[in-house]
Amino acid sequence: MARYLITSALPYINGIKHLGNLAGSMLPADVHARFRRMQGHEVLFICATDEHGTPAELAAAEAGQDVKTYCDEQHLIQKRAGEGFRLSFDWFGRSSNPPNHRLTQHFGEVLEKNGLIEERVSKQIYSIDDKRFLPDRYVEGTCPVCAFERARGDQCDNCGSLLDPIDLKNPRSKISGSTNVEPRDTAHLFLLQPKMQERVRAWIDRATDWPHLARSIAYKWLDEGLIDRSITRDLSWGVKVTKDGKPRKGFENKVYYVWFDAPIEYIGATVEWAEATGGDWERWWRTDKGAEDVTYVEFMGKDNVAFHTVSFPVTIMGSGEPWKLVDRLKAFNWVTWYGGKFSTSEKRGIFMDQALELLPSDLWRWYLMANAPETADAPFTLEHFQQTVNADLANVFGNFVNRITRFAAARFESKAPEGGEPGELEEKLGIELRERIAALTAHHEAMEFRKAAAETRALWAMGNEYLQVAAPWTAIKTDAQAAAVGVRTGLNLCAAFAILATPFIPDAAGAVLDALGIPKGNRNWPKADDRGLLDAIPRGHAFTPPDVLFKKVEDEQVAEWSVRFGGG
RNA sequence: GGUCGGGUAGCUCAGCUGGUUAGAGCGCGGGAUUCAUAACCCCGAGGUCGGGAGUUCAAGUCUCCCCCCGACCA
Repeated sequence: MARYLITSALPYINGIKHLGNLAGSMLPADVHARFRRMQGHEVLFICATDEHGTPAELAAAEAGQDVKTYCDEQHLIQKRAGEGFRLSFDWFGRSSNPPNHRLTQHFGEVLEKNGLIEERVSKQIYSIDDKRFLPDRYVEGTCPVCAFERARGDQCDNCGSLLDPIDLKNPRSKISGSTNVEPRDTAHLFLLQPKMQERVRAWIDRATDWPHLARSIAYKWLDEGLIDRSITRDLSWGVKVTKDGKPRKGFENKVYYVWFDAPIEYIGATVEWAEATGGDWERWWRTDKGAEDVTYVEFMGKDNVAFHTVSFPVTIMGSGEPWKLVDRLKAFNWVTWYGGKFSTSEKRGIFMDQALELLPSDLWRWYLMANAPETADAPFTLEHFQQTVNADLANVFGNFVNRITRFAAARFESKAPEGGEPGELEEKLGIELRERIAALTAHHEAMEFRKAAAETRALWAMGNEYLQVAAPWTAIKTDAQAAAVGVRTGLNLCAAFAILATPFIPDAAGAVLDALGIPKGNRNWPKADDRGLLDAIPRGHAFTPPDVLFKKVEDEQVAEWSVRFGGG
């Protein structure tokens, strides 16, 4: 028994996420959380919506809503989509909720006390008509280098020069188009990251079991040298900046930068969980209060690695307080849509809510994990999806369950047969089963999702091979005892397969186990050396053959979706 | 431009510290079977392991150069 704190990168609030976002953090985190729970470990699985920042404000404006209402609505939409995909969060919080505000303000203040924060004044473009300072990307103007007329505040798309918005000629607001803008002084808090550089490096030196991708990205940043980073913005939607618990002078119209408060919401969401359930959040996050034996596992896309390996640790370590730091980190590449980008505006790709309208979540879960973008970007195509789920789920697993339960129902009165003793064939099967469970368990523990899925599939194929040789439908004509052994073994395989597949396809696995009448308490992850797996169901135990588990995805559906979602 | 990761059968990918005839799934061809969702099972075809040079008794596996792809950073 161990304790696992598992977090998934926080999905941003501006609209429902696509399948690629799902595959890169929330889904693998769920698979791992389910696996660890089934092993009997204590798991706390946390996620939340990341709600602050300019994109949220702009998306709200576009939707004609105030930002609070917009976020309320979008949070619910994302929460429901997560439920639809059976993401088993212990808590799905909101970075806009009070606990995150309190914690973010706490970190801001304690970092300043530790000499890691400095207030500086700089010039920034203020839009008089928009009544706000403009973030770099929302200023447009003429490039001082090449005279390109539509250069962005941070970079010129024409000549590639890196720019400061102040230097643009004829600056204008990208929000309203207004040219009624001017440079104004504004104060911001800067996090003095270089002061933490060596401590962070030493910590990463010790993180030898992180994947290469994560460590190399972290070292890249450290090698280039950390810079002082502004952690406040001139916005109204976000965490207010405080000093000694009161609004900080001169910062009344500013908030913490979204990237500063977002990771803190991992802790904030745990506090939300504790407040809602009576749980003890410090036991998971404070090493002085019980968290020293917690293994903290983070899941994220590769774009998030630097923030999780460097920026957030600077915040945590800089506080000088005994907070839990990440122990294991799993980073993913992207799922692409036919090799290109998913795009809302161009209607390319399938988004979470749409996917659930089309097919049961298990099909998406299976495909996305069996083809997880672990070593490189992985293309999603409807054709490959169809092929994979039809072959793996319908033909190999679904058909296995169907053929053995139907036969047992017809010839053995829907009961696990009595009589007969296992022979050499069952002995061999048992050995292979235990070997494969050991391999599957190791893959799950290593968070190697493609390999875990491949091994799961190999187990199912093994079941079909067994039935082919045992052939109870032939044996029953001459040797009722032998047929009984074959059927009984087949039914036990069904149960074992369903249990082992639960992290990937919880609904279908649950349906099989329910149909077989396997008690909830007997659905734990098996030990690889368990010799009782092939005879676990009590003889004479009655069951109901389940309905066909997976309907096949038809060519016509693929054709239709291809048009609708921009495939091919 | 820099860094990292890739380039292995038609497709998607495994191949740890170099060592017998390079693997899996899908797809394809053939066979067998009928318990089952025309599913399952068996057999087979198919690869000069991006290109070139080098190290070695031996390289997909190490070194160097080059060419593509992707990501991140600039």
